[in-house]
Amino acid sequence: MLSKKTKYGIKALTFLARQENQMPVQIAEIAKSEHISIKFLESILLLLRHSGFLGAKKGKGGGYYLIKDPKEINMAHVYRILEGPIALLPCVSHNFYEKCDDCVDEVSCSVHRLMTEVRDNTLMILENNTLADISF
Amino acid sequence: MLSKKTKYGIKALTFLARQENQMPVQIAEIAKSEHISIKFLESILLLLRHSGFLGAKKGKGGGYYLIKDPKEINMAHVYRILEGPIALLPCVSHNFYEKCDDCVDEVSCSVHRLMTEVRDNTLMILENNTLADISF
DNA sequence: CTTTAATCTACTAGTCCGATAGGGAAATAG
DNA sequence: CTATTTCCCTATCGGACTAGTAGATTAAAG
Repeated sequence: MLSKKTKYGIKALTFLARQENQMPVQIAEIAKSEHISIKFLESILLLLRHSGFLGAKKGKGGGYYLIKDPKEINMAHVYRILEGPIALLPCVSHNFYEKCDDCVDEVSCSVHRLMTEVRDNTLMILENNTLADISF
Repeated sequence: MLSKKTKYGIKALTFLARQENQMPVQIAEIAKSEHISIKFLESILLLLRHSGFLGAKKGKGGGYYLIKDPKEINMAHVYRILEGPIALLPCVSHNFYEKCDDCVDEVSCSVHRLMTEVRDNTLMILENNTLADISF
């Protein structure tokens, strides 16, 4: 299951992608429009800024804005930042790999093989969708 | 991420599917072979029995055994019993549907659309794989 | 009637999620 | 220079869930 952090993060990104001009948007405006707790959203936007998706401007007229072109942001990247591994098992993950305690041999593990198939498909979908694709 | 419950449950099912005869297998034997805590596995097998996948026999020579033909058990069904919803969001789930608090309109929700695509693909994979398919 | 093995209930330590609180720092307006 | 605005950052918290443990009970076999 997707955490609310991820869900809210993606919604905020699409909200910013739909802005017609590149003017900064305040946290409060996004929060109100998307029905998200301001403080919670704040921490999410901060993370997205630290990850290089967003820029921020302080003071009056300040707020957050997209740094990159929505067409250049693929959702697999966003997903990994917000949610973590795309794979359903650590032993299947590329970016967050961890060996199973209970598995002697991954190749012969039935769960591993099945979850690899799921992962490959999910990854393909997320990589083939950019922020621009899902925003409109 | 898949819970250990689901992972262990699937491993136990494949272990039983690989048995040559239909003799009951003790919890301890499965636990040892798959490196799972006996007591934890116990609760999982009980759930699988209550869900109609397994039968159990008490006393000497007792244990768990598959009730249905592994070819008749599709992994989507198993997944839903052990893990719950296949969808990554409640608002995308067929069997565990819940409305989002923050979403006014699901059709226009970008996250909803993306996660529906992921769900459809994952579901297809799980439904097309039977226990027999993944056991050998 | 003793042994074996599943059944069932209850409990617990630890972790994570979603959210909140509150002061600090920087930018801007006047 | 001062006040206001807005982001920045840390700390905290209740509740839910996960993984696992303990122990007493019930059923079957020999």
